[in-house]
Amino acid sequence: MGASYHTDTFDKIPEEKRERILRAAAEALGREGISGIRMAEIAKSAGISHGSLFSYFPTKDHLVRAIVSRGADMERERFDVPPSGDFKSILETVLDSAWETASDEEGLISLWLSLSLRENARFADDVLPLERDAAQRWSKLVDTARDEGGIDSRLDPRFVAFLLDAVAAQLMKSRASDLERKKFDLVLPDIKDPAAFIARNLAALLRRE
Amino acid sequence: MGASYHTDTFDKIPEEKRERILRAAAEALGREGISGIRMAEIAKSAGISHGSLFSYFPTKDHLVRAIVSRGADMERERFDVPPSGDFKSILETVLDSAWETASDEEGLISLWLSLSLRENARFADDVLPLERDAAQRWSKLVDTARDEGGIDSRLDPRFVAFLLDAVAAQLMKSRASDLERKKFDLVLPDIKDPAAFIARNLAALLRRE
Amino acid sequence: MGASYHTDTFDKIPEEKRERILRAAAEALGREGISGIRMAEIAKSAGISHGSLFSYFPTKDHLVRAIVSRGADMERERFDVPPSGDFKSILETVLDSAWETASDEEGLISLWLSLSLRENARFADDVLPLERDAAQRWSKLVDTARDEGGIDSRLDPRFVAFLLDAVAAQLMKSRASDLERKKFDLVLPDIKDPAAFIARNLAALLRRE
Amino acid sequence: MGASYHTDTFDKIPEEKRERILRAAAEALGREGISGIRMAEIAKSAGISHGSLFSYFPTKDHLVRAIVSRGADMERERFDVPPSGDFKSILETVLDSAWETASDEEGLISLWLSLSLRENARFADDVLPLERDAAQRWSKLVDTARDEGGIDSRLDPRFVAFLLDAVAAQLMKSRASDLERKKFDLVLPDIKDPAAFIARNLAALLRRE
DNA sequence: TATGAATGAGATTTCATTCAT
DNA sequence: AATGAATGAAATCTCATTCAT
Repeated sequence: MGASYHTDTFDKIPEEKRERILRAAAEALGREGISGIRMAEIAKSAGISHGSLFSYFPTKDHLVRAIVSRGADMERERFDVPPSGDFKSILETVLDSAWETASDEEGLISLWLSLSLRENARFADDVLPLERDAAQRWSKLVDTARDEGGIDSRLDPRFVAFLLDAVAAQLMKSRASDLERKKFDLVLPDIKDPAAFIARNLAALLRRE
Repeated sequence: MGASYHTDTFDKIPEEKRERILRAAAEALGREGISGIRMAEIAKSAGISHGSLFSYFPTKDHLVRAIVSRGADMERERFDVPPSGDFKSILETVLDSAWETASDEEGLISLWLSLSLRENARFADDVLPLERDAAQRWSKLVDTARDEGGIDSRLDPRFVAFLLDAVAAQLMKSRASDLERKKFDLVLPDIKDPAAFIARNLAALLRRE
Repeated sequence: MGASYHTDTFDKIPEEKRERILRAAAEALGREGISGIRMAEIAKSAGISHGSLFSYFPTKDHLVRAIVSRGADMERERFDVPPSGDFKSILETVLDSAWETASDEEGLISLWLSLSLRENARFADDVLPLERDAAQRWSKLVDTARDEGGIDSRLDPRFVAFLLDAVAAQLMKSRASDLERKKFDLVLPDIKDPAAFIARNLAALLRRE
Repeated sequence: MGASYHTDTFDKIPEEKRERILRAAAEALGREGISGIRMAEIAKSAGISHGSLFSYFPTKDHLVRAIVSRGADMERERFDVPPSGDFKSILETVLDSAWETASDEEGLISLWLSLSLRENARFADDVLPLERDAAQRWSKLVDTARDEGGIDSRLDPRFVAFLLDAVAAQLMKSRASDLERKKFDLVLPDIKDPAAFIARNLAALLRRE
């Protein structure tokens, strides 16, 4: 689904090599930023020649779109299996997963955050569908939890969805860079398992008394 | 307080011109990003020669730091007067102010967001003090509200501070770019005054029953 | 031996091209001086794009050092074979060789002279070893000639070495520029073979009676 | 005598200020070189404004010529009084004076050396008359000394003049930069008074037996 | 006349993209 | 298909010279 940003040549090389290139490119993009990274550096860290990279992706913009789309696809897969259980445990699972992913792939988070900048507006189309899915997921989660009593039914479901989204975003953002990690520690110092801490408190807050 | 990133020459030119340059630079930085912006473009949009721009700021890095520091100073001023009233009205004031500022200055928000990226780690020192202030402000607000009954005293104050910070960040972020505006509309469609809506619901949620 | 001032890429291009570039750079440096030469001009006279020149030498400073070092290496080779014969013929050979080299490569002489200027102190390390060798060569030559009767043994050998060095330097310098050529003609007008003339007179002067 | 390279304005300012500017300019030129020095830096070290410097000298080239001409004039004055006495003491006086001058004004020496470079050929006209005088002085000195027995009459006077010039040049050059000082110490280590040492040995060498 | 801010041509350097091998 | 050297447009930065005050 979605446009293809690579050449036929890229389709013909071994799966393993393809993966390696995409992974290296994503890491490099996360580390140096979209306009900060140089094609030569991506090629080098992927272990291929400068020329080959251009034979796989016609321009730098194509490569960026390919990485962004792939990130979106991976994210989509991650949420393919809807979580089950009561609201509190679902929240724990979701926030923990977000926290773990962000911790493992700070580069990807940094890249994903950079898509919200005005300067990168031209890549927005490649993530908007994903955001639509995410919004629907929050919405569905809230509806279900309201039915099952995990969320006080007097609360506006749109507000709750916004809250959950904001919390998840803040949690992930706090793994993106040194600055964000320091900021996080200013607000929540000495918390061993932040995702669980937030999930627990949030579930308690939202449950009707 | 804080290092100065401009030359003596810059101090000597008319206040009006100085403002114009800083404003143009901030706008351009917000629009094109730290590594995407070109000095020539800033000079042009400020109506000066690019030779002059370099006579004010020794390097592009100096200019970026000057803008970032200035943004931090402006932010600090904005919060210099502590809000008064009950928790709900304070929250309304704070979120509304955040919303208005972000709407007026989406470029600054975009720039401020970009400081959280790994690639811009070297500018972190210029905003960390500001973040420290912000964390303290949230903390103080929560403490006061707990004392006065605006916040249920059984809630962990660190969690509440985190929640307020996340909500404010999300609200501001939603003004930074087209993408974020669209995302926001997916979660909170047809809300006329989002800041007030969030403030109202949040205050109700956090108040003891 | 000595640091390398060029990139790997430069090692990989054809020998012939490498030589052409170094020669063009040396010629241009000699002609326009270290701070007067422009990289674009060197590239042009070497018949390459100036992008390529920077892919061979990271900065202008690197290129200058490469040329200076190379000049030193060439000089070292030139004196690798110790001259033989009696003092007078050795002196004739040495001064003639100096004269010929200087006449062929006035640019190199001009460059070499410029290394003695205060402004170019930072390149001194690249030629000092060569000067050390030269001093030792004079010293050895004097010692041998004293033993063999070519130099009056009552003369202070350090003084003789200084004299030989001064004469050789003056001879070479007189080929560096129009000014020096004119100065030389003022002192030694109508001498057909200056190197031989100086060598002959100097040998006669230094020989014991 | 010689063209004037400054404006009328420069003639009207106080003698003391004029001197200060010329001195500072000479020092700066010697330190950083003709194409390396910046007009702004000269103005600053002379304690005048950037604009004033240009109101005194129409272009940088004019300023350089003014300094070079002035250096030549000063040199001419220095030799206005012909030295008297026997050859050995004259030689001592001359070389000692050269050594002292060079030690006091290494900047001037460096500047004077730089005029021998091809890149500075356009300034040659301003020093050639001086060189002519110098050549004549050596010539006259040799003639007199031959008559009075200070120099062996069998020696070619042109060769002797060349020798004296080379020795004086080498002596002065050895004060121009760190590199030259190091080179000098390699050839003549541990000599307390080099000028006297050279003069004494040279006089002995040239005197008839 | 003195000042120093302003200018812009020109220098160094970077890097996406091309292309010969 | 793969390589990496070559290219040149464009960016950062410098500085002699001008000119308004």
